[in-house]
Amino acid sequence: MTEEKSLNFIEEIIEADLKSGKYSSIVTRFPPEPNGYLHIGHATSICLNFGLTQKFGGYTNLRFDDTNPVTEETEYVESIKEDVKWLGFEWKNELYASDYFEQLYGFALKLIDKGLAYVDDLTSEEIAALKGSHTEPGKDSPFRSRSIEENRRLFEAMRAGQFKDGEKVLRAKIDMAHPNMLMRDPIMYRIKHAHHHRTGDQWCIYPMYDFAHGQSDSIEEVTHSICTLEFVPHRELYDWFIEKLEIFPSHQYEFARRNLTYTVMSKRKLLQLVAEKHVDGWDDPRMPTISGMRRRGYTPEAFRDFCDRVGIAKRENLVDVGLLEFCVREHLNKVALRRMVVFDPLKVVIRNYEEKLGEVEMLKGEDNPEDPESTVREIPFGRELFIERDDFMEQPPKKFFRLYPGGMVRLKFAYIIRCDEVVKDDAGNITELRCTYIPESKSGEDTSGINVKGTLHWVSAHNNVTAEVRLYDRLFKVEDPSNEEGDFKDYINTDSLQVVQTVFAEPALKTAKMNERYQFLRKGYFTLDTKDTYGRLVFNRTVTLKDSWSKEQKKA
RNA sequence: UGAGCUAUGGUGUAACGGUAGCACUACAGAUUUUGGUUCUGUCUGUCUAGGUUCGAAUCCUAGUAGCUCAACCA
Repeated sequence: MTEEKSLNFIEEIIEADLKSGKYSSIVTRFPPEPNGYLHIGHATSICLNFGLTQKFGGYTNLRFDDTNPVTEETEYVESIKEDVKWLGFEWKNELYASDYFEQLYGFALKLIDKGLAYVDDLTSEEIAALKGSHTEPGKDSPFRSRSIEENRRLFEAMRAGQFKDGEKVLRAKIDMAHPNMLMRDPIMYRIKHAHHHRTGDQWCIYPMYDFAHGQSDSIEEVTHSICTLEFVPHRELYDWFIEKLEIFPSHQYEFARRNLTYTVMSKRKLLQLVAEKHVDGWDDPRMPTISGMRRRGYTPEAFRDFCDRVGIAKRENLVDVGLLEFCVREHLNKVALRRMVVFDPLKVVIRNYEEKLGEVEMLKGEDNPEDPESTVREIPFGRELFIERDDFMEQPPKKFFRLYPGGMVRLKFAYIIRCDEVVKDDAGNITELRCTYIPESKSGEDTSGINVKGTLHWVSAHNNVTAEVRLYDRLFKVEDPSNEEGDFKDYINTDSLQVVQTVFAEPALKTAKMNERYQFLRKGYFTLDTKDTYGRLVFNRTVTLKDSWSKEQKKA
């Protein structure tokens, strides 16, 4: 028996529509405006729209809502396509609202002919003044009663470029006293003598969102048009245009956008972070953009799992970023290659270990203990090693499982060692540990009978490679920066990036690849940075490992 | 002080008039050559007040709280 997973409210609507025979299969679309980079909020929408047609049958289009030439660019189109593909989805058709400009123009003429649209000469300010308010009805424009013939002639003249920007607009003739402000004769077309990224200089009038989006859905015969909650009031207008135009009845459904703790999600705020150089660009690994998180090492599988677990609904929400981190750890744990890297080296000399001239003992370490068919790599051992400085304490607290004077630990994949002597410089800093190893304790063939509590990662002091490592923390110091007093930027975490210039890694990392994920043992998950790093090895930390020891310490 | 939307543990989401469940987090324990993983267990919830009903998270009424709406943006 398979467990029936309960459906979310949109899936329930679709299931009912399919069952009743309203539709035999469904069509959805992901409709970004190409004026910025996609972030994790968009990822939710992508997973939803594409996930729905995967689940119920049908297809999903990628449609760029490019009706405002002054903010939109081809560069964004490319990055959006890359991000959607990277998330693992395939669109049926790549479409543009600008493909429909001629049809949309025809729709406008149709409404004019029906006496449902008029050309208005008022300025932007005058229109706003006559619009009324939440508590007061609006007033009719003096141009509202122009004849159909005049409206037609004027609108054609608008298209022909006979007017300057802002001189005239086309408005729907609905009701200036409507309780829904969007129904108070909304603007359908405005004049913009601007170059469009696809249609060039072909047009100087451009449709507004409300006169483009629903109609585009309808042209594509989108059955379920899914958007976020702030568009709820637009639905009434969406339906009005479709009804008056007598075109395919697409339906709009709204869900609550996703918010994440310790970050911001609005395009405006993200743009500010980039423009004011609080981060290094849209793809800075601290950004909640898909490109940023990709660079940080997040995987498409983790994103999709996250969207699945969060689900969708209509109430306000603030999802704990810890859930995202859980998802990426869960995936990375299964696929990441284990490697040993020492960040802050402390030298260990094994006094009873004899090195033979020209010979290095190679130890075997499995690449991934989660994989029963794990491959194995070789790790050079030696008389002189590095361990992590904080894996040693002269005066260990209770429950400290690591190395201390007289104590024993296992070196992962290698031998058990005992610390005999601590060497210090004149200033009292520890410079070296002198140890002995237990030859019979070799990993995999241990006959020593000794049990130790701690296992440390290490690298050979002579056979290693160096690398740079970038450690990221949350971008903001508070859970919901947008909801705090004052400017959200006051809450930026200035310690969100820590660069460790030189770390010591086992030689296997010399051939690290872009598409591979690594777990640096006891340190976290890392991936190679995708930027040109001039021949250096630079790793980004995707996420730390869960750390119950530091938690234990905080309690003490 | 108009209209619309929403209200279930710390977080997110189920329960479709009939035992408030799942996941994350937190906590406790077991296993462990990663203080990771895995496994087991525990804590915490129906916004308020009325009503309908044998029975209400669910239906009704009235409150309360939060969000959205007056761009020639999308």
